[in-house]
Amino acid sequence: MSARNNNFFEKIYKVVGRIPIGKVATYGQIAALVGSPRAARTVGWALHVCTERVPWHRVINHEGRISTTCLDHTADEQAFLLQQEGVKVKKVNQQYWIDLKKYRWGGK
DNA sequence: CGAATGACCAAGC
DNA sequence: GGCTTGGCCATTC
Repeated sequence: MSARNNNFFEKIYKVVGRIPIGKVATYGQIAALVGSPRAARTVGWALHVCTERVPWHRVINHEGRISTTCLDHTADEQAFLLQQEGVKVKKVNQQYWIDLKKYRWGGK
């Protein structure tokens, strides 16, 4: 639990929380916003601890694909949540894809 | 403290 | 144009 109290994770959660509804962001983007553009993996780790108060479902990889390995949530759930927010998610080959060109968060 | 791990990314083949 | 390799950063053992 010590990890979640660190400033890094807090910043990550803060940035993730700033993602507007109907938009998505990539891990690398979040990493850049917290000050470490190469720490995308760390961002993934931060979200892996699965905090309920963070809209982790708006964060996807740079391909626009859902790679969620959350313990209590599945990609199905994430896709459903995104579609509820107006993000179109298309399922291909049992994988969920999002149009980054349309829904990628500008970071503002 | 050194080595391994991970919801990643970019470059190379 | 899809698969493989390496690098990056922070956490964990």
